[in-house]
Amino acid sequence: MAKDFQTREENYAQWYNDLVIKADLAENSAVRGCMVIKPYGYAIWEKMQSVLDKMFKDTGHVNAYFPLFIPKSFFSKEAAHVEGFAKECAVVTHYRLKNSPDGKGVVVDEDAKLEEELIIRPTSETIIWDTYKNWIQSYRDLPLLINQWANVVRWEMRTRLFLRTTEFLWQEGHTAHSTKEEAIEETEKILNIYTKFAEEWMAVPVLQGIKSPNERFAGAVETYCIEALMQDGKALQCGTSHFLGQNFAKAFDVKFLSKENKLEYVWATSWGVSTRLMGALIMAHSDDHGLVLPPKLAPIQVVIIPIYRKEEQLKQVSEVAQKIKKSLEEKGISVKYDDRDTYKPGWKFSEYEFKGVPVRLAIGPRDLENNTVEVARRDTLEKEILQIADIENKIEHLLEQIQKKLYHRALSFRENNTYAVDTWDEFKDVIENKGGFVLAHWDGTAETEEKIKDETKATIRTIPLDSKKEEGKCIFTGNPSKQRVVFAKAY
RNA sequence: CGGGGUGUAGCGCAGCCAGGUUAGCGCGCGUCGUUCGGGACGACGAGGUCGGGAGUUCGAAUCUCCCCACCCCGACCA
Repeated sequence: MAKDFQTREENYAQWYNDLVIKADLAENSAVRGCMVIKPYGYAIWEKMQSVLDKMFKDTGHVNAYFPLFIPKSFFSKEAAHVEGFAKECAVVTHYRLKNSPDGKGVVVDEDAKLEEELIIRPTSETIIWDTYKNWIQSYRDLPLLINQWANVVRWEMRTRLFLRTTEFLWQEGHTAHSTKEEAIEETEKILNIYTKFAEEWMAVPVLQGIKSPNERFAGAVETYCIEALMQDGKALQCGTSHFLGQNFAKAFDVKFLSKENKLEYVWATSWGVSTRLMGALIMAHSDDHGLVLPPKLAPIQVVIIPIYRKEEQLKQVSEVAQKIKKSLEEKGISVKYDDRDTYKPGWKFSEYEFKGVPVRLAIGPRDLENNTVEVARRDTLEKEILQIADIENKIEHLLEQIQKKLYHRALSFRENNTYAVDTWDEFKDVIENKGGFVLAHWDGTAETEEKIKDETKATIRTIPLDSKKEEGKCIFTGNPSKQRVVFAKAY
């Protein structure tokens, strides 16, 4: 194996790219920075979507859809927001093409210039708050709990499949509340949903915390985040939930009459996770043999491969395989029976291995004689022969085990790669030579964070919510600090 | 936008410096046969505006000039 894979050790970045391509998740498109998400990759995203969508709906949110285009003037209404996004906006300036005068193709028709340019949304706060203005008059209209599934465009200079693409898919929630407390509660509620999803479905342990001012969302009062550690020791931001205060309400003049008959600005939140989660999923669990998927998000949880020589044998094997498939499906397990005769068993073993299918069953003539089946699990690459009787319960249990195993493996990796350091030399050494999360004291100033970044490339990934208060001295300036924050190099 | 590099079959590459018949190799693809419990093997076969344009030359993938595209490194970022 691994004959056409770079290993993680050899070249982590290359390993990741090879994996995405070889596992048939996505590929680069003809458009620079934009990817084609292939059916197998999209199936994983669809699973993520359906789980998250249910979680949002269970907590009272509803879906809606807002336009792809945003008038340029909307953008300039919230100062910090424009500032943050201006440098990466795609702009529509014309609405028509015409035949080129030289007869070669088409050119932009200069006569079809838009009065006001349209921005392709990098995020939808502005168009949404401009709309909410008309929807909200009274405290009776609140809270407004809306989510949208959409594509957005951010003109990044360097892109990587799933981790950073010019266009990406995501969900963005935008809520409006009558009190500050309720909005903060919403922000935290969503953070907990994201955490639960990451840990219980993706099997990726995450740190919950808030962002330093430098890393805060443009236009937010506070940005909460979940942060995961990848196998190369770099951090990946997996989701953000923003408390927007009254910034957008003021910018778009969204007021409501309270019970006390007073006119007040609305309190807001916004929150999102994107196809970047695919990157986290891939990098958290996969190995040098290919993708490893947690059963709860695997499009195919169990694959059955027949071993046979003659047609007659295939017929007998198929009968047993179909029976097993059916009994597994009755348990809600997704099963693929791959009886294509255009590929050999060995080839199929490899294919499903690098596609990360959690469990593989092989059934051949020997099994027919003994009423057995060969069971191979992807996470540990272990194989065993099991009796067919009661196979559906055994497999169901095995899938649960794999899900847990992946989470705990990722968790212990994170624990083994988290370091508390108290001196600047130690800090530089760990960041440079080991990677991982580094817990260190920081004096709380943006200047210090900036200087640390310039010298080491490490940034504050998060200020953990659950960390103990602890007096200490900033590793860089020696100024007093009240708690440790999490530093790392990040994606 | 700076610095480096690459464009030759679906993919990965050789050929270019020292110009010369029908432009090669590996993988993949097609047909047939033998195979089938960890990426099978053999035989035959299909597949090319050599990134584009102009020039030098009897002759250009190869030399010259211009253009284009893409990749890597840096500044920006979910």
